[in-house]
Amino acid sequence: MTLRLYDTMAREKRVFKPQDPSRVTMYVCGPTVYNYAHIGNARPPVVFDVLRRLLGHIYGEDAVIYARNITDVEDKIIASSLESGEAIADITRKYADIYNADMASLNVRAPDIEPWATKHIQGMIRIGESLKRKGYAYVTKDGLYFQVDQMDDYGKLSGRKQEDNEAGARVAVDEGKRNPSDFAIWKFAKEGEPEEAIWDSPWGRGRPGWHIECSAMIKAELGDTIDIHGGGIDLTFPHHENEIAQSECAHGETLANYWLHNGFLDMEGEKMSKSLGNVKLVHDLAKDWPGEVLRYALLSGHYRAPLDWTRSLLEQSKTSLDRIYGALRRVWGDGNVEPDDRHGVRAKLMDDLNTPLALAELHALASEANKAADEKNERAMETVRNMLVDAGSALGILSMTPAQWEQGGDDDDSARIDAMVQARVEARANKDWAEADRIRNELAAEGIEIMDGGGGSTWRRV
RNA sequence: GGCCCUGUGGCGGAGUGGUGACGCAGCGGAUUGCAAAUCCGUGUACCCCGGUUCGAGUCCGGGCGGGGCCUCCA
Repeated sequence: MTLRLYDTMAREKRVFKPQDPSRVTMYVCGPTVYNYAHIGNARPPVVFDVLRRLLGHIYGEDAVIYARNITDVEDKIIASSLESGEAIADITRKYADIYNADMASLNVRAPDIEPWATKHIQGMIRIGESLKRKGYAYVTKDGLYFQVDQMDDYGKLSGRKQEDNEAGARVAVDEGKRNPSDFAIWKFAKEGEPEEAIWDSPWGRGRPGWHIECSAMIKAELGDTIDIHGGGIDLTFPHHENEIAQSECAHGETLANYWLHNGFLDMEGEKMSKSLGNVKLVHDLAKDWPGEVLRYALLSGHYRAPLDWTRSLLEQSKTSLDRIYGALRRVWGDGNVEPDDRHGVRAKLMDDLNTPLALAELHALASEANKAADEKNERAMETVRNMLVDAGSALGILSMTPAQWEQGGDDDDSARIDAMVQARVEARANKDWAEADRIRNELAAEGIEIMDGGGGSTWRRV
């Protein structure tokens, strides 16, 4: 079974071959930490978390090194600090913590390495010096710039030629640049900017440009050439194009062998934007929906396709998970799970992370589980339970026990409900249907659904 | 203006050229004290027009519709 990934550079699916199977490297562009993450921001971490899990399964957990950075120096962070008076380090620490907590609520495992941009300033300066020495960079009154026409294959990732960019694009206002497409490697500090965001460099005091941080962190943490580089589709140009330009011109090596990009989220059919007021924060969504519902919704479409984020999508995702957890409950037994990978979920993921097909496989397992339970086939129940849990872990769902999923919440309240359900079981045994129905109705009124089965009754919050 | 992606049943969403996944919703049946849950069954879906082919949702061309990027937005 081979892993195939769609490579943006090649514009086709390619069989994945790491440079070194004992050290598989992946880098994904992480957040700029100055506010809460919205659900669109969560798509890359979730998608690449699935890939990280898959790579770990194929090559061994310890053989994969996944880095996701924190951008903690940037214009908007500086603006936020100047406005609130809060120290930059405090702002970035706070929002990085919130980001990681939000991602954890979506069952996103922490990356193996989380480099912070400001810890890599010297590495950025070294790349800048190298580029300047080799004639790829020049100094203006505003900073150090990369000269794109010095690089023969600039634009190879996004497939755009320089002429194309200039045709109808907004014109860059910086007259100091030799070409409008030239971009900043280092920006000189301006009057009034906080000392916290200023470093010395051979060219003058200032701070790094956006693209250089990833070049430096990849070099320092993972090496000259990494296996996989990922991020949102919007980063293809200019961000990743410029990373390639800097890294490859400075080091003379290919930056990444596979480029993966996820598609955007729409909100109820519209573009998500502040002006439309339809930005949904993970932090807020998590108050109304279990994290696994949000994750299921994100994985319900293929990662490269646009995904329309709607209320209906969330409701359907919730119902689907209810069905799967319900099946898991019926085969749960004593809950001693021995992960069993004899299922089809990973095979579907091997084809460019086809999560919709993988979820279809999961539903097939749920059907098997229900059938095994109907037939009271103990061996089949045990096997399918082990497969369900393993399949879920491949996708980062089914991380709870069925009881936690269906009855999670206030323990005292659960005890009260258990008692009522037990009372109803006794009423039914006495054929006191009026009392049995009364209890069921009372529980239904507070959102508790009772499920009667051969072996007794159970309940869940709906 | 340039580059790129996309258009499948009521909804979401797969699909290697050959009797159209899967889930949600609906309908029928089984089961149930009645329900729920579950199981079984069930759907005149592939934007339009040409072309290639024995055969196209699947390839090619042209339309129409939607979306993204074109300097710091996942």
